[in-house]
Amino acid sequence: MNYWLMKSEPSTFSITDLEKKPRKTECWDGVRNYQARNFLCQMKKGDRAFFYHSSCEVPAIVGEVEIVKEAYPDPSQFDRKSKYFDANSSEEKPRWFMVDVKLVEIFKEPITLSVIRQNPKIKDFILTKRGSRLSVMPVSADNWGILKKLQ
DNA sequence: GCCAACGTTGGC
DNA sequence: GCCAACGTTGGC
Repeated sequence: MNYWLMKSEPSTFSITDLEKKPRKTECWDGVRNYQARNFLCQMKKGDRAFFYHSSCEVPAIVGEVEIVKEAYPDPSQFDRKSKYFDANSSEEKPRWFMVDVKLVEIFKEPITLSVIRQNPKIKDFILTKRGSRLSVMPVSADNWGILKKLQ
């Protein structure tokens, strides 16, 4: 099993929004960065991911989700009215993909970015790399275990 | 709201 | 293929 971290702005889509969805499941659309897309496409059913709230008062890992459907074309890229529309993509050769995620749990205590930064055991974490803005990233099994214990 | 850092675009 | 200009991300 592989581990991941996925960022979302809570004002756009928060973990409580996910909790309110039928079967607590929703598609993770809108990824428009090639590196993040490549990670999305590597995800396997059953993989776990941290749900991270970005661009908010307290940036933090707020819970855990499970990948329940592997990468398939993100329909918003074909929708002229969507802000995620991409004129350079086509149904024959889609450029952007998404997965479905299901809520596993909302953490009682979010793991804040500042706590993550201060933990010397966390090594080689893309999230805390200077200047990193990736919205989908892998998490090593070591880092996953350390972070889970902080929750 | 500011701004550093990054990714993308497009002229040459 | 280089690189300046621009747009976006995201912490603070």
